[in-house]
Amino acid sequence: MAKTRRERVRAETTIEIKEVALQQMAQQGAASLSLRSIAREMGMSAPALYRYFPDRDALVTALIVDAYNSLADSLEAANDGQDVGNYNGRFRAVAQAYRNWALAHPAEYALIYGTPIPGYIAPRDETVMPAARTNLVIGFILNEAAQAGKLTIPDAYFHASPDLQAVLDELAAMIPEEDVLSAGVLLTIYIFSRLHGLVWGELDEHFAPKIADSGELFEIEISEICDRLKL
Amino acid sequence: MAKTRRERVRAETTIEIKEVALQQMAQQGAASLSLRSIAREMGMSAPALYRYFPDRDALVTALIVDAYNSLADSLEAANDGQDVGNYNGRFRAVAQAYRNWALAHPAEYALIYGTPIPGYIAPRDETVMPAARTNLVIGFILNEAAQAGKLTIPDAYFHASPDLQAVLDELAAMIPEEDVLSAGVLLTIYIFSRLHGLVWGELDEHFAPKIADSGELFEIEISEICDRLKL
DNA sequence: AATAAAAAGTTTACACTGTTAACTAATTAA
DNA sequence: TTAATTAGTTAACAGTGTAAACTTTTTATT
Repeated sequence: MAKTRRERVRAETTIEIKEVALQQMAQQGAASLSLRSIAREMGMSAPALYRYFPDRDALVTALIVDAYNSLADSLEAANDGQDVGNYNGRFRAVAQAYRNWALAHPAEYALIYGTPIPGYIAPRDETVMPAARTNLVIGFILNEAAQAGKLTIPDAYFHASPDLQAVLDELAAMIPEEDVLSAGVLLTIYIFSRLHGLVWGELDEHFAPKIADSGELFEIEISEICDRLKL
Repeated sequence: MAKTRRERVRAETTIEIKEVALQQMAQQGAASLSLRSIAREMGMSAPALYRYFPDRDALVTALIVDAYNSLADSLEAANDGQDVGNYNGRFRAVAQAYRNWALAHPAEYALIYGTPIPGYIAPRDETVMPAARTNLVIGFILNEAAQAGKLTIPDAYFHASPDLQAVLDELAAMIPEEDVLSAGVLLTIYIFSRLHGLVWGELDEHFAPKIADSGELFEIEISEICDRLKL
């Protein structure tokens, strides 16, 4: 049975709230998110928003989930645009897509990886799933390349203690799609953290001015990663 | 001539404001910084704080400058605790000190590298200097090791375009203490960004639960960095 | 020592925030 | 057509940063 008219209009309003929120965040920074301001722009009273989100944090969580999915979509699209066997191409494309998405959606990126909303703490059980999607894109590439002998995992990543090894194995076991090496899990964590450090530094302007503008800073490090992994 | 009584008490009050601010941030998160709350705890009215800081942002900037200096002090102390010629030991010690400081001062770390204060944007001219101190500690180690032939800069870092090369040379020229390789500047940026990505991921809990708790995750990546650099 | 000047601190007020309670208007279901 | 559900309203509370006007305390000068 089709959705009732009421359900439809409710879903539309929910989407509009999020759209206005994103738009305002894009204009005035992620921190400027304000229920009253959203309501004002939508021509309704602020408390009315509480029919759609129990409180501000719930709206933030919804925005974060959307952002994660949007990022994951971008990464997956970049991955799918390359030949499956071209691991180097897939990795480079996904890495670039990661940076591009962050530059195109700085407010959402800050929402995901920063802490721009005072007092907000992300409820892990809601955000883990969509967050994992992004990690998996890179994880699969690296793991598949490793399995195909087209990537060399650095020696240090095989020297985890039994304790850490157990945690890694547990994580690897959670992925049914492939046979995942626990050293590959470690590698994925490190690579992702590395990409994140670069992009965050660029967005938050840790680096000297102009140095990251061109994207060459990012590209060189990607090349170094590929060199190191013989990818 | 000695400072007048008034100047002394003023300096003390200024320090107390910052101390209370840090203490509250440590307890309730960096975002909870509130002038009124600080004033309340100090037993004075909120507008009185404006005699010491022109506005909230100025207080935040002062806290950031202090935090940068505190971090730099820790890194320098770690560096000085090692033999000058022991580049590997110096690098490892400084890297560990970096992580330790971040774990011991999470609110200040978030203040420096995150964006926890709504609407606040750091005035570069005030923060660049103390921020540079931290970068220089690692930069010197890497550069000295490279000059001594005890470190191999990855090939990719020598392939910057003329434009980027110019920016790097400019940066290198700003450091009169040593003969700085432009590829070394690049290396320093990358290494720092990498450390930051790791620590931020640990603090902000990007990784799976428990995975970073022991510090082994960090140590393994430090080892891999040393391996890669033949350090 | 008395007085003028400067600094520090106070209260009051404004505009903003998220959120709750009580109430009304609109839509859907019986 | 009536009853129930949902969506939206206004009013209010507690909190925020900050400006203006005023008072108290400390220092400097006559």
